[in-house]
Amino acid sequence: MTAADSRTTARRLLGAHLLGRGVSLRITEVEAYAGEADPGSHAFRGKTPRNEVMFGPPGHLYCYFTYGMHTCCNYVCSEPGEAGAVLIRAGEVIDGIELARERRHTDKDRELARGPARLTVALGISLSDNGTDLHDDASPLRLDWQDPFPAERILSGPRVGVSGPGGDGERFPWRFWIDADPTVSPYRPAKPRRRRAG
DNA sequence: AGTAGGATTAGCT
DNA sequence: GCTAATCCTACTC
Repeated sequence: MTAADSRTTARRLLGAHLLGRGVSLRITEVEAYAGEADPGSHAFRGKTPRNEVMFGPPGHLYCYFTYGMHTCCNYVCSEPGEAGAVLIRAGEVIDGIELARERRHTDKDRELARGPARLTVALGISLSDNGTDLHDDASPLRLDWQDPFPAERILSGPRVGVSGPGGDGERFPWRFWIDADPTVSPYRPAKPRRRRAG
């Protein structure tokens, strides 16, 4: 697949299969992030060591660490230098469900990959997978495109957990999910935390 | 060198 | 509904 606008790619990723280390899932929820023009994007303030992969070639995995304990992953989809990416937020496990249960320490199958950090745990993805080429047969993680989802089965809305102007659902309704799919994560607006008293 | 805050989750009320 | 957990990243001197 060639590079495309991150919103186009986000819609196209719904229903695609992500294969990783004995577990396969069908993507049900994503969020588009543009480059330096998008205040919600990690690339908004330009290239840094963390977001370097976003500026590279499409089809690679951008992994980042957040909240002191979680890893999330993106599909890079822009031409080199543009830094477009799609956050993979949720999926339905379709193969290797026993292994996914072990990794997630739960038998609630709907929750195995319901949320971006849960999804990376289910697939065995960690920060060291940053930069992986998802279209190289030799990679431990791969993306298999499926037929595009019909537009009427795709819903959109504000991005989850994005604070500041980038979280404005009027300007950036760039979260996309499959209508009525039980593995789509619940919406939660960004809420700034108070600093611990000390 | 210090510090504020985060593309979240699990657990409790 | 609310909040602690926990450390990396980037911003500000």
